[in-house]
Amino acid sequence: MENYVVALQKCPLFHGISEQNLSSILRCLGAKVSSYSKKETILAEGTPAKYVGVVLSGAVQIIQDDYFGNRNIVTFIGPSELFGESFACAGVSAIPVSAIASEPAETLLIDCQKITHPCSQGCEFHQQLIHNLLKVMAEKNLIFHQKIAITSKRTTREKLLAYLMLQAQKNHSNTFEIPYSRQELADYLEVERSGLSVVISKLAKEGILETRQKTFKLIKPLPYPTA
Amino acid sequence: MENYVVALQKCPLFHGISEQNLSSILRCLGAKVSSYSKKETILAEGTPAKYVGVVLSGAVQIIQDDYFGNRNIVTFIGPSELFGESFACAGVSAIPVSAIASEPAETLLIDCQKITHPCSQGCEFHQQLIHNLLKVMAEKNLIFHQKIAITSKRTTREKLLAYLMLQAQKNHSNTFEIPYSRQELADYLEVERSGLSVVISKLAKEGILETRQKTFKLIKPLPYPTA
DNA sequence: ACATGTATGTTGAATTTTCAACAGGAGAAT
DNA sequence: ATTCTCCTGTTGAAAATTCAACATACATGT
Repeated sequence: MENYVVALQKCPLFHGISEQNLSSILRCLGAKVSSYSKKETILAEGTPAKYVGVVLSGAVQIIQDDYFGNRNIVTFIGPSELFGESFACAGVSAIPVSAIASEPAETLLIDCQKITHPCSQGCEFHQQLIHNLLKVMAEKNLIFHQKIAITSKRTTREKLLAYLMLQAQKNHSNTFEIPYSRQELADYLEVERSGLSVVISKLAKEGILETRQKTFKLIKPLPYPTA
Repeated sequence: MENYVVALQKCPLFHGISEQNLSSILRCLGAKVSSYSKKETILAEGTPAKYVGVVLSGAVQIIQDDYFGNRNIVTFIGPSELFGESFACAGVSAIPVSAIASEPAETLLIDCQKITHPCSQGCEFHQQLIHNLLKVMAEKNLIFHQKIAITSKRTTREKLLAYLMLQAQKNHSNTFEIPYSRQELADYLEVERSGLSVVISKLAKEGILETRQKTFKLIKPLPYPTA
């Protein structure tokens, strides 16, 4: 178990819980450590959503087979990251995806009810766990919402500007760094990399922005003060 | 307060809580009923995210001003619906949006901490409230995730097929009804209505689907080349 | 039956995006 | 310095989308 402490402490579900309390909490939660070889199924499609999973080592893929039987990778989950929590908390009776080990992996599986229902001993950490779980889901929600707000714009230009304006607001500055390379930015905006490059060049020519690598500067053509 | 019972009972946050318990719970939560005239601000941008709101009557808009000062409507919130819960649960120090009454409205504002932290009297309903809150956010999460999975496809055809295949899976049938008109479907898929019509006609000609109004039937041909 | 309004399908032109291919630059390794 | 690789910008052609406008179908109410 000692090997997992590092991964668990980085896991947002256990944030604020000290190392010495960890093992008693895990016992209280009935958490199970399991090992999987590559391609092995961790949670199978069609089964009830019961478990919240934490990747301890290796990596997990969430996959979904479509109507014609084509297998699609929905997400990669790395060490310390959670999976399955939305299905478990929403209480879906049959999960529409499978979780498989994309490489040899170890996971912690926790019955979600054990988190959301306080234990008989009135364990004081449930409070913290519930708070953490709420926070994780709320943050994901905000991230998703933001992404949808941006990618629902119809043109590359609009998507890019919506994204950049948001970054400028967050940084309280018209000069800021983004965490993406061009290819990653294109992926995030759901457009073609080369098309994105064209648009960036065009905006630069129009004097609307300046950029070098991951640094962007928005030049305001409107008389509004910098936020 | 009696006037609000209907709206509150439809609110997912209070699901499973009987009418006779409602008022004591609201007292325990320190819930405040407020009335707003049209355009009045309910929650102001830049303020700490503290409150979960429930619309009792009227309607609320979530608006966000972009970098250039343009006001964008993010969402409409109708009676019995929640707002602000993601910001409150994520604990953001300054909300990036404002909530305003788009028409005369009444809302219930609850300090989110009061929900997530059990009251001193060990009120038995906190359990239920927390469960409900988790469920609301988890369901939103799944809805967002699904929408992103669909709209991240690059062509209208791929988006439409991704959406329809998912509906077929959900209904365990290749014939099913969708909840959207053509215009609404186009909005959901984030494409042009007329373009969507063209694609639907084309798919019908190719013998891949049949449709009449909101009823669709997927005919299983060779799997179409994906991505 | 008729008029009306709304929803949907169709069309063609303009715009935008994708796609493939290539060119230049920065950095790393040798 | 040289080579190599990765990243980014550019280009032109093909494909897809948007946009405006119109045609048709369907439902509703009179």
